Formats: sequence, C-alpha cells, structure tokens
Amino acid sequence: MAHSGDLLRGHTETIILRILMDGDSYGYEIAKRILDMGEGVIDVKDATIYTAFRRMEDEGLLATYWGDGVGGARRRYYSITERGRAQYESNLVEWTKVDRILNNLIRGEQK
Amino acid sequence: MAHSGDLLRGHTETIILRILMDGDSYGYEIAKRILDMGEGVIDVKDATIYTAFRRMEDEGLLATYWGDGVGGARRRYYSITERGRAQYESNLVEWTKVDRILNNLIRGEQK
DNA sequence: ATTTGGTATCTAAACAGATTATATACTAAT
DNA sequence: ATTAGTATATAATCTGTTTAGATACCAAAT
Repeated sequence: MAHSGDLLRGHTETIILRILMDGDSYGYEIAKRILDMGEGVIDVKDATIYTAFRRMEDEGLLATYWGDGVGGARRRYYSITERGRAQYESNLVEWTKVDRILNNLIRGEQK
Repeated sequence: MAHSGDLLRGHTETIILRILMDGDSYGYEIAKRILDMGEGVIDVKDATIYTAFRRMEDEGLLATYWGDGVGGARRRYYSITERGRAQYESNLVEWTKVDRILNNLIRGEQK
C-alpha cells in the first residue's frame, strides 16, 4: 500500500512556499501549521520539512537567518525569495490543472 | 524539482481500479486512456502501469487472464476483484478528503 | 523481402522525495 | 533531578516512478 506521505509528495515545497507568503517562519511552526490544517489526513514529518528546506535553499527559493528562540531552542527562520514567489505561482497553476485531471481520472468522469 | 510522476504517485492504483470498473482491460489500453485523459499534464509510463499491476495482483485487487491480441501482440487482461472494488471506494473517500485539504494548504485558505 | 511503425508485455537498476531513527540542546515546570 | 515542550539536523531506509533495455507479433510501405 502507498504510504501516507505519497499524498503529500510533490506538494511539500508548494505548501511551504504558500505559508512563507504570509511571512517569515521556522520549521517547527510550519510543521505544526501543516499538521493542524492536515486534519489528521495529511501528517508531515519534521524530517520532510527540514530536507525540503535544504533542497529549496539550494534552488534559491528560500533565504534563511537565525532568530533567537524566545523561551525555547534557537530558531532558524526562512523567508521566501522572488524566485520562490514565482515558483509558487507556477506550482499553483500546475496544481489547478492536475487537480481537475486527477479528479476526472479518480472519479471516472468523461474527458 | 519534483519530477512529474510525483503528482501521480499514490493515485496510480486508484486510477487503474477506476478504469477496470468500466470493464476488463489490459496494460497498453489503460496506459493510453490515462495518457489521453491526462491532457499532457499527467503522463504515466508503461513501466509504472506494469509494476502497479504486479503489486495489485499480490494485494488481491486484480485478477488476470491472457487474451488473444487481435491484429497485434498478445494481451494480458485484468479484472477488478471484490477486494479491488472495496479498495477503490475507500481510496475515493480518502481522496475526497485529501483533495479538499490539499487545496486549503496550497491555496492558503483558512482552516 | 525487409524495413518501419504500431501494438503489447516485462524487468533490472537508478532516482528522489518521504519516513524512520536517532542525536543534540535549551527552557520551564514538577 | 526529571519530564515535557520547543527546535534543528542528518544518515539510512523505504517505495513508487522512471529509465533503459529486451522480446515479439502484425500490417503496410519500400
């Protein structure tokens, strides 16, 4: 059986980019937000977030800086770059198409 | 960048099950049908279909038999089992939830 | 006659994003 | 002193998809 992460696969970056469009954030908070909105169906693991950050930094989609963890551990903040914004817009267009087609395929509607 | 197959990942089985609910079929035809409905956005590779068949047979979702390829190569037909139908219904319910949540996450709508 | 193109199935090896497991470290409350 | 919550990180593993290649049959064109 496909593991639950396959549902998220390919969308993690888009989701992170979308969250960062609301303002800078850090891994733990982003993970909690996805978990919260995931309603038990989508549950992202923190390792997924952190490996995605590395990839996205390498691709120039994110910029990063250290913040001071108030009342806890240190935080590494991320902000979305211009390139990241462009990537998000592109992914959103793609998703809109994919979503419609996937619905056709899964529900068996006519072409 | 996520390769295009990640968009399909986790849904291939559901799509195959859905197609087989219209009647028995074989790999090449199923691949063409997905390609056709995929509108250039979803393009499944035949190896993906055939490896999915093996998995699904092992899981008891499909039954198979050889047909005679009229005017071409031999065909291996697949039919959906009771278990396959149940799996499809279950996957459909799952997808309905995932689709809504994924849209919330990707479009950044309120919870 | 043989080459080309369409039909059709199959598998080993590589790829890549997600998961598992584990380590580290700081703070606040018990 | 211990536990729980906050926070980041990475190596190794998992698994569905892709790449690349093999096999084979038929019909039409050269």
